[in-house]
Amino acid sequence: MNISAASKAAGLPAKTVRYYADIGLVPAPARSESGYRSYDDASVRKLVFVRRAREFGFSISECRDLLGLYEDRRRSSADVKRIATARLEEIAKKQRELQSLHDELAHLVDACRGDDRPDCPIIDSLGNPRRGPRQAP
Amino acid sequence: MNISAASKAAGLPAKTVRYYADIGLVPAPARSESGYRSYDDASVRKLVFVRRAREFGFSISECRDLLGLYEDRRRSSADVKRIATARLEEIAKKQRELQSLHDELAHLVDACRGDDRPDCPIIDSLGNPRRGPRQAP
DNA sequence: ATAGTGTTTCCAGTTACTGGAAGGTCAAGC
DNA sequence: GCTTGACCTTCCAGTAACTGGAAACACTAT
Repeated sequence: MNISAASKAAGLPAKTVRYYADIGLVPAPARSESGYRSYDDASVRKLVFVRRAREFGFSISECRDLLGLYEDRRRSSADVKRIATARLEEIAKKQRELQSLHDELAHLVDACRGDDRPDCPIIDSLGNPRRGPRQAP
Repeated sequence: MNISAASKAAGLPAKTVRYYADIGLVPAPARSESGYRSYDDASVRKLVFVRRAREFGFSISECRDLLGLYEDRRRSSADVKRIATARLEEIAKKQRELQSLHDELAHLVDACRGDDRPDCPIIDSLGNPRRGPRQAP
């Protein structure tokens, strides 16, 4: 399997597939006589694993760990759960941040007439800390 | 006002204050005889404006636009509202993505016993697309 | 033989900073 | 007058995770 077939099968751009081997996230594939990379099903499975972990928002470094656990048939599920739980907490935190951002900005957008006149609570709020987001305590 | 005073007043690291002038986001400040940057209240207000817009998640490029509108006393509030509304929609979209991510990962974490044994639905799901996030249709 | 597509390597750019080195400036204290 | 320490300058490099593009080689079909 050449790189474009593998990349299609894995759902990743060929550039990214090369990149993942360059940084050592996945093993460097075998080469044909002419130097073409050649992939088998096991490599593709690993690439899929990485793609899906990335879609879940795991960093490359976390993917490295997860891939290690994926490969290790003797690892405990607790190891995996610990990483996933940490990620879950990050997601929840990001959600809270986005929520307050959304509320504040929605409030400003609501308050803005959006007409031809220059008066604009959004601009005012950005320029005037006393009424903007993330107030100092 | 030297850079550290200005950066404290603006709530930004001095490095970032220099950076914003380097990329032309804010005008380059005047210099003292010895070459020190020297800031006045108007520059600080602009820096605060940028900091707050960045906290709202506006990109540097959007900050450029917003700063232009901030400076233009004849701009219509509609111009501002349009940019802010677009940003609001981005936030809402990101929220939806995070929500589905959170739900899927939480489900997996729930299903994982987190004990010494190797069976782990999280790893299984990453390795097996049929049960993971973002299913193909 | 040649056209077209696939593949290779390598370099550069993206976003928005941040860290650090090497060196110049300033105010205080002795 | 000199030293110390804080502050300032520029410039280079690095971060995360790719992505774009150039130049050159390989493969396939006609």
